[in-house]
Amino acid sequence: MVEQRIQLDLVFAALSDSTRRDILARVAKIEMSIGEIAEHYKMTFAGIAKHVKVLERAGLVIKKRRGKEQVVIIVPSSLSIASSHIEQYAKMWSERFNQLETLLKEEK
Amino acid sequence: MVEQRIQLDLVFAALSDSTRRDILARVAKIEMSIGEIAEHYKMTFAGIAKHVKVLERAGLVIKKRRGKEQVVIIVPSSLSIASSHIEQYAKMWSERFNQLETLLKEEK
DNA sequence: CTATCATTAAACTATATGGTTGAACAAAGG
DNA sequence: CCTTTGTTCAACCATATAGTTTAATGATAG
Repeated sequence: MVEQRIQLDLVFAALSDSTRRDILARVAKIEMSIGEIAEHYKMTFAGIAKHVKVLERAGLVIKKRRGKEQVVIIVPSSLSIASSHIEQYAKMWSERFNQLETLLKEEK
Repeated sequence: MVEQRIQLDLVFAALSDSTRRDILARVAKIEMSIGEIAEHYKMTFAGIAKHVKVLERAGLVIKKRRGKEQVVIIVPSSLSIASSHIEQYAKMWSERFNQLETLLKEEK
């Protein structure tokens, strides 16, 4: 329970950086080694490796050794937790939506 | 375009703290003043006010003055941006899902 | 075994964040 | 106007983060 809240912290924090979201989008399409990922950015290899580590700690990707390379692979489950969490807000706010509209009109 | 990416950074960063997610869940149900919100936490009033400001900067809530209180109200649109963004990953990974399953089995 | 390629780890700097306290500002009520 | 209540702002501290460079480890090819 508490663990899952921490996990969610890590997932959202990982997604809060556009470089990491970009990396995630890449490996969602094609699995890539860290070196291959790094080629697409101005940042140093070590910098990219750190970003990948953040994604890994959040459980968004895993690494699998293939020869001497380390291949980065996306993990669906953790992202779906984040997604469903956001949907919970969606439910709650939809109940309040009309109320909100009125208030925003008042503003003008 | 670039602005939206920055906005998304702010939205995910705002959601990466469990206190802020908790506040968001509260105001999604019932609009509350900052003081009312603060009553539910051990943190100081100013601490909560800062968290609310983070949510506000991300566009997740707005404040509306009601008498001498400042009422915090959730804003649907920004959250839906985040949600749809996550769904984009969902689409991409679903294409790769079978491929992934195989790899995870190999692991064992 | 050695040389090489891919990755990880460590040490460091700069900046951002979460939290505090205390002072200043704003609106309402006497 | 003065006081009270609710909020904001500024200064400060501790810790976390993003990035760098350099050294160390792992795996493969010869």
